[in-house]
Amino acid sequence: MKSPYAEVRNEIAMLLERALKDSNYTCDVLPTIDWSKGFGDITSTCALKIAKQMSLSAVDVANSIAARLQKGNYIESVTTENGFVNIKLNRDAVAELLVSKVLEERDSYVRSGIGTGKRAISEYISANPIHPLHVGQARSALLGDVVSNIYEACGFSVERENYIDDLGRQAAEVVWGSAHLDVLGIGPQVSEKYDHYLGKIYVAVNEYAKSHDIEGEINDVIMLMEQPGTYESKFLKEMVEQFISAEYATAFSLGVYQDVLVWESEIVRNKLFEKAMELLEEKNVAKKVADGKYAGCTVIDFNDVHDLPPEFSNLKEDMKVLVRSNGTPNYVAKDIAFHLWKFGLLPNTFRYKEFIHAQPNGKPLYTTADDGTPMDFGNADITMNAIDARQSYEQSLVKLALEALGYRDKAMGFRHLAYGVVELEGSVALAGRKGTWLGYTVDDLVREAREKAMTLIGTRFQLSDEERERIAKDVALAAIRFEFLKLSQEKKLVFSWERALNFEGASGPYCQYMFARASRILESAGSSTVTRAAHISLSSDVEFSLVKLLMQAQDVLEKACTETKPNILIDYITGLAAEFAKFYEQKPVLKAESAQERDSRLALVSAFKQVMGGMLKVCGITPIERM
RNA sequence: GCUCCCAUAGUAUAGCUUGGAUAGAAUGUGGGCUUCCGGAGCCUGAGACUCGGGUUCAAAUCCCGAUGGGAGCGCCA
Repeated sequence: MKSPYAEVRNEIAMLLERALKDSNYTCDVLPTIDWSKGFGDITSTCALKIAKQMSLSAVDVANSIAARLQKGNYIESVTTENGFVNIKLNRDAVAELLVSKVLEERDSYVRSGIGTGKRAISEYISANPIHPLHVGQARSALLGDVVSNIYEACGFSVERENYIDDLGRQAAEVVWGSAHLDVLGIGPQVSEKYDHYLGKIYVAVNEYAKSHDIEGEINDVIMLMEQPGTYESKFLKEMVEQFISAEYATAFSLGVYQDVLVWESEIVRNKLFEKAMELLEEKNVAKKVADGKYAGCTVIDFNDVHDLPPEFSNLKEDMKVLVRSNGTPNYVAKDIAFHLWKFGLLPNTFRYKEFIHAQPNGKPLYTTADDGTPMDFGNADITMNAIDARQSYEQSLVKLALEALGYRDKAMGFRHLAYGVVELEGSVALAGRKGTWLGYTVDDLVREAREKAMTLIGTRFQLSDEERERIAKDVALAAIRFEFLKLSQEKKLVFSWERALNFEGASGPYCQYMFARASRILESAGSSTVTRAAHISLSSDVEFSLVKLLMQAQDVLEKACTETKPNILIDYITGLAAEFAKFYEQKPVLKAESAQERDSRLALVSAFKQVMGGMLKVCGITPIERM
């Protein structure tokens, strides 16, 4: 399961260590080894480190090492330059190593075992059930989805969760609005999607509230919808269920699938919050305040927490309320309870049933439900929340609670995948209330992308309408996913139609295109896969550059996993596609001069197809044979 | 007031954790490639590390200090 690059690197490290030993030098060589930009293939800076440590001349040390370095399986020659030890690889040997590994491991080549035996829960989307998903929420959906894919490819067992906030004030506003459609001037739902219809109501209620005082009425609705058996609670449940169905139609169009919906109302029904508070008070993390500003509330007092992280020092308040003086928990309290459950620190008393029998990926989507049956969810080693960076404070409070309770490991496994806000051009925030999302929903985005893809496919091939549409769907999605994921997640994303619908240059369709080209070359060669290449012979730099990239697939995947950064994969497939483009432009495969060159190149094309296909799938992009 | 995030070609970005040689793609722009496995492509030119100190043989990267932009610090969710 070791990548070819790791194998070559380890061998070089071993040989270097042996050479150092002969000269009585010591140095941790592995970190000094890296690809070289222009001096040979691989370089080591160990001589520079040793020279510094022992106050010697780096040039002398490097020369001494180079002179003693044995060749092993993969080294062709060694030179030195200003204290750098530069190694030229034996290209044919390295290429053979790569090709044999890829062809042997096939689909498991783009995999890793670093997470084997560990359980991770990822939470993403978690949108209020009040308006359709917009391009800002798409960032959570795609980030969460791809990080989950990456974890899965690295051997973790991953549970994908969507938190349904059905008891919030926003939901109440829509419930109120639904009962006052005439006042708002809204007709019954006709042909539009249900989430869009609710969104219209939500915006109208907020507009109406500017000139009318409906505060009291909304509060009444909140109260009523939390009481079982009321009209409001029944209406709410039906409304949210319908909303979720509409929301998932959208999620599926983004290629996003999940495993379980956790309803806030079920968290309340299962008294998770009460159990969490018991635990917090028992361990003296939370306490009830008798007097002062927070009289009657249960709070976390930051003064009581040992090793308080800096973000909690010098706040305006030195306490954080968990339970209001009227006895009701706030958002943070519920989130702490939810995460204690995720980590298996509270009993899994939820019952579950199928919400969607089969998502497009073939798997069911479950939901918490009082009339369901117990199932094995939760109990994670790692939790990952793809949530907006603006919620960093609340997220760090959850982590703080875990730490204060003494669950150090769990606190370490708590990860907030904070992403920067998505804005519209002109610094316009995507505000649910104000309806700035109108025209910027995921449904709009997907529709536009598909139309553009359809136009581009045109009449290029003899395709049935059905095939054409399927390809347009896949290409459109590739463009969208690529553009949302290529930006480092902590940065603010300014949404632009031009960028979101980019099909050229560094783009999803570009990567798909290179995959398609490779497929056609193999197809023309008579078989779609090359099973074995006895001896690889490479004549050029472009070929070896491609080999070097292909060697690193697993290392790249692992890096993307440990850093939870999908843009690392996007960068990689972009470079890989470009390198492959150069390769096939410069080196004829089918019309290669010799049979051996032809076979070697075919093997390389096959390896590329395997790696690119695997990487695209992890990114949630469909590799397509022709486009 | 305090905390966090961001700053790299015209635009939009990768690299920063772990310092290393010529800062890498894209887009736009100048020039070129279409009898050749698919031009959603390829080749080629010009173009960037916010500023000031410091550490180092070596700084986009580490440290200190400015500056500019964003977010957060609620008995809201």
